[in-house]
Amino acid sequence: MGDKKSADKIFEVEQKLLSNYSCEDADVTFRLYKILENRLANTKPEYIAKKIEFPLIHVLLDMEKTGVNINAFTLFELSKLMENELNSLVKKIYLNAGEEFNINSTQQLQQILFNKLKLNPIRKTKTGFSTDAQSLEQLRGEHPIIDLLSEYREIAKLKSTYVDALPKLMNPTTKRVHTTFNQTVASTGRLSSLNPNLQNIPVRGELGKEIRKAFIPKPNNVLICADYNQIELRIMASICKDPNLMFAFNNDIDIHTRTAELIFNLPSDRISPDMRRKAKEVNFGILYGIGAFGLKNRLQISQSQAKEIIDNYFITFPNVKLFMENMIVFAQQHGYSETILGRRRYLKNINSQNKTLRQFEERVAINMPIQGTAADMIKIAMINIFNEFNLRNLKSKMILQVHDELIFDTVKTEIEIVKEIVKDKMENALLLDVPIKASIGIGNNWLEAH
DNA sequence: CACTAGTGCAA
DNA sequence: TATTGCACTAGTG
Repeated sequence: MGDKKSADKIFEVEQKLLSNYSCEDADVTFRLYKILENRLANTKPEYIAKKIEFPLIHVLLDMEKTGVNINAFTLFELSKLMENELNSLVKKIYLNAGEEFNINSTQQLQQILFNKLKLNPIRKTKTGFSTDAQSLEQLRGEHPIIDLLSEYREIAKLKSTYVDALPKLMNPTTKRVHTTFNQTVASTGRLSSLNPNLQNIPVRGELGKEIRKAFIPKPNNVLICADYNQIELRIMASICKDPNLMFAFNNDIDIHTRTAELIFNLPSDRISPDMRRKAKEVNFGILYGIGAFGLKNRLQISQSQAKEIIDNYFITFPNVKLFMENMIVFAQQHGYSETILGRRRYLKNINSQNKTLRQFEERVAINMPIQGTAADMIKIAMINIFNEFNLRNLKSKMILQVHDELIFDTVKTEIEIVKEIVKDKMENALLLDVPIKASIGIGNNWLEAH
């Protein structure tokens, strides 16, 4: 268990009781296994279990035991800078509000913004008016307090969640941070990470970058970071075999620029950065089953313009449209959605009369084969990399997985061989109908390596 | 202390 | 009304 409290509490139970409970737990599990193993025999889920999930346990154990080195000193210095900045912002915010209040309280903040300062609410939440970053962005220029709040939020978030929290989670013995990877919570087959979550370390913004810099290798080592390029779009291309998508990946063309060319019907030299950005949002949105309403909000355009973009997308990539429809029909008929390897996610509301529930699971039915196949693929790569490292007696260590990215604490003499093994195992974990590409970075901290 | 709500970080 | 997660603070019971 990753939860220290629940792990400790169990020893408060009387020993005889605990013993009986533990034996019963093992006994019932084993009896269930005897029944279920026959039902699982020669199925794809059995393959997932035996060839992926069970071998992966050893890999994850090794990663958790190894842990990650962080520079607590730089985080401590950063914390002091942030503290000063926050103090100064708090004073200015109180001055602009005309009173002192708890800035971290959304209730009190709503009172200040929408009652006292008479700003126009952007949108509602269950309990009142939203004060989130998007709403504040809309209110920019309406009052000087808005920019101060946005800056306060950013710094307060990063300070409490990362800068102050991470050093406290260093193991006193190893002086490293040991996350727990949860293998069984994400319904798509992804891993999750907790105590601390090392899969959501900031990377954007100046402060975010400073935090990434605090993740460092062992003394005299380097960090190597390997990430899949456009893995989910490649998987979708391979599943639906759309000619335009396949062509782009087979010829190593920038997919977002190519998408912009096709949906805006312009040559590549007339694609502006803003058009590429829009196409990128469309590409990601498609993977999640976005609609015109969602795209309108993301791109800050009219809904009719959003609809036109989406319509153009499906004219350009007709097999993507078919793929989406096919995934929904499969889920309706089988009651689950599955990855290329047959990892299942059951969808009990796929035929529901409730439109909201049904449409949600229709999007899930589209996303699961993509996100889940990417998860299967990187897990296979991890197992193969782990085995190859052991075979060659390498001292370098795989230390983190962030969904499409692997990080290695690497002995300098092993840099070339690690690069070679990692790239090969990642790119060849699953053979698809489009090439799979992984790019490798190296550095003295996570920011540099990424 | 357990729980929800709002918010925001990552892929 | 775009997917998957985890964690922080405030506030309630």
